[in-house]
Amino acid sequence: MKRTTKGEALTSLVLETFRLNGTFLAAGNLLAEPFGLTSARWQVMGPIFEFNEPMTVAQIARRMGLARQGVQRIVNDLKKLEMINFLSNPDHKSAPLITISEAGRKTIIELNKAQAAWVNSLSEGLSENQIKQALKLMETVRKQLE
Amino acid sequence: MKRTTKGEALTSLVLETFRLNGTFLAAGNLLAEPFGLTSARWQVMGPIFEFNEPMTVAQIARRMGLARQGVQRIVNDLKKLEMINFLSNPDHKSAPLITISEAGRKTIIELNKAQAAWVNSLSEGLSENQIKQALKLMETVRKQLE
DNA sequence: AAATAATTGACAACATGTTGTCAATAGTGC
DNA sequence: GCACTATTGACAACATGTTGTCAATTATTT
Repeated sequence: MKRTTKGEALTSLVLETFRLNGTFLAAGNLLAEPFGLTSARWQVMGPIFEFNEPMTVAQIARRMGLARQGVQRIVNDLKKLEMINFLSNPDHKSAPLITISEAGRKTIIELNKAQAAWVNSLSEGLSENQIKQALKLMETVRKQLE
Repeated sequence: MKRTTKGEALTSLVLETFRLNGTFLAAGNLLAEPFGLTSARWQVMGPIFEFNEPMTVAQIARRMGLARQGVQRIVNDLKKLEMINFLSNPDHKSAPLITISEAGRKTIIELNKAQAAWVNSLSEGLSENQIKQALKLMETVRKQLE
């Protein structure tokens, strides 16, 4: 079985996705480092910050499309860093509800500002349409695989 | 600092890259599993297979944009699996030259066939131009960050 | 209500990457 | 040739993800 022209192009896109993932992770770590965070911790704090209802670890993991166990470890780290609070869950004795702490909220707001400056500058030479088209293609491909 | 419209779109693309990376890794593991390989091992075998000259671990790592040490571990695994051979390096006593083994060559050829079938099918609903435009944007963004 | 199934957090093992450090080796400049 | 520098592989520690397993808890079925 030989690759079609489209197959060749999509193969390049797969490899480029791996590289870009690494590059974005590194950039995220640089952005988050002054706040004592990492890309992974930042990403876990995202849903906790944005979704106003308190949520369990399992809910966060489902929302992020990651395994429950990996998110649990990050959440435990964030608890130690006092970025989040555990509330007792009336619906589930052993599954605490998680909310962002005041310190966590402030941190995320500051990080969002730094990320906005970063991403605005990064987007300067690009056209909005190009970005949106690329995003759309990536989403289409991903959904096809899920 | 607020995000521009382009900044918003590019932020979505960053998050989508993380998701797509996970999806592609999972797909690669599925493809490679029948051959006793993983996405990572497959990716390391790529340069060894394609680049005809024997190369050292450090060379492979540079070519892949990864840390020397991570590649070293995978290479050691591949040696145990007899997918690659170590040749003594006349230019560097303790840095063996690596070549693909016969078994490794056969495995990669079979994997390439399986990947071609996979990627051809995945690309069916997409336009060549769309894929190439997306790829181009991703490369532009990555190079800006390096 | 009792049995069964599903969810959840905790823990372990592992895969894949990172950085830091070290000794061996190779290359460079004087 | 000798001192300094850079590269390389090996090893350790760690970050981030995975899967598997377990007991506790919750939901469902009968």
